[in-house]
Amino acid sequence: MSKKTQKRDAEASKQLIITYAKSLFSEKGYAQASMDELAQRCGLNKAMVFYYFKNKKGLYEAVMREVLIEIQQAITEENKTHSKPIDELEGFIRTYARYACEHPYLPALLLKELSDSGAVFPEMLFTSMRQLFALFTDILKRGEAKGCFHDAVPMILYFMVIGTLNLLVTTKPLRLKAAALEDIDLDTCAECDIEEIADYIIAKIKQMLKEPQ
Amino acid sequence: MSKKTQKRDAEASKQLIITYAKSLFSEKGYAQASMDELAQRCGLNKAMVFYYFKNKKGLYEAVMREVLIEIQQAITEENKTHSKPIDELEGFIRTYARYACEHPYLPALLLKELSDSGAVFPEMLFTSMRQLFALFTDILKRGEAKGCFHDAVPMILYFMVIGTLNLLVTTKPLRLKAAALEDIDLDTCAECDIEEIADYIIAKIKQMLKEPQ
DNA sequence: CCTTACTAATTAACCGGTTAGTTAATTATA
DNA sequence: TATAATTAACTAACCGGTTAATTAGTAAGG
Repeated sequence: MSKKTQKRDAEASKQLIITYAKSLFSEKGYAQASMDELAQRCGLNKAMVFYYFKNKKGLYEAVMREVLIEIQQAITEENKTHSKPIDELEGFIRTYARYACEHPYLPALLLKELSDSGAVFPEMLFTSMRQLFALFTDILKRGEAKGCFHDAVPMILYFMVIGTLNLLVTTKPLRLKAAALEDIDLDTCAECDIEEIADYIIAKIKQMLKEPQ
Repeated sequence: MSKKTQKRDAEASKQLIITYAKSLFSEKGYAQASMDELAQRCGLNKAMVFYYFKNKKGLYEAVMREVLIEIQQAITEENKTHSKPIDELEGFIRTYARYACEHPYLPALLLKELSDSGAVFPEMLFTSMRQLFALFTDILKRGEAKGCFHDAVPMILYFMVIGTLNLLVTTKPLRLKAAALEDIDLDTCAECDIEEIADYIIAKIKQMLKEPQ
């Protein structure tokens, strides 16, 4: 009997719950995500959620772990393919941009968490974000030591990069709506794709790191 | 009988509710803000909230209106004191930074709303944000016309400014915590004051708008 | 190959607590 | 006294979480 025709598959059910929880939490946020609705979306009984994840917080933890490990691995792996700080910086930004665009629950979850100062589940998010920030800082510091970067304040630059990208991803529907209005002529980058955006941010961050005249 | 000794004052009660609602919504977010708790903080009966604002959404609308009108007026007024685009840009950023720092409920509410794509109360937030963005765009366009700015993409720059400032304000407690850890040596700008941060962002935005070599 | 016994996965029904919102009565003020 | 402000008590719905019972898969024993 192959696994596919099994009516009961713990691992599959567990993954199903995480998959739907990922989108539910990113749509509604922690508090507004209902376990009843989640079970309905999964086509499973609500008790299964608590059977596998103990409680709502436990599920949220599992979701965040998966999301953050994914992005962290993607960036760390990509980083190994470069040797010059300037290429590393470009790779960092581009990888984050692509990942955030392909997995839009990441920016949504991150912004919600950060606007709460990590009210729901701080420790792991905190550690993971801190490691990403440590890598970013390291790239800038090495660049400064080699003389190719100047006047870098890693914390502010880090937020410039991920803050901008997160907002551009989450506000896409809003920006499309704004572009459709015709009372004021505004360019909301509604049609820009993520590569163009990443290119612009990379160019501007590089320009910011040039020697000030 | 002076108004101060009155036991009943509709306007005062209404304003009291908005004041406490402002901090409650920014602390807990829309869903987790309880009307019972709000009434308790105000020292009023819960029914008063519904008497004056009809329902929770109505109260939230009133709160957002006040918050957004405040920041919009602050920036618009300040803007009138300048004539050169470069000073206007600097004024815009500095005014937003100061206001966000003095009224930290603004960044918290804004980030929550934007990460939801305006799920709770879109229209007014949308209009207000759009007007601020229109002013920002206008400053950049006039600067480009005069030849003092180059290669500006207003939407991305706008998010760079307000995204970075919002994150720096809301993550202050998180950054203090991170700075206290000693396993990795990281500068999280935990002790930076808002003026230093604004100075840095202004300098870097100006550098980004210089002619690319 | 079939039965039995055990375990893991799944379900329906339920629980206490909390929530937004209502209502009818009461109090203060003009 | 008329009206606006205020209150206590209430409701209906929903929430996270539990429980006891049931079902499906699995491995051993005859």
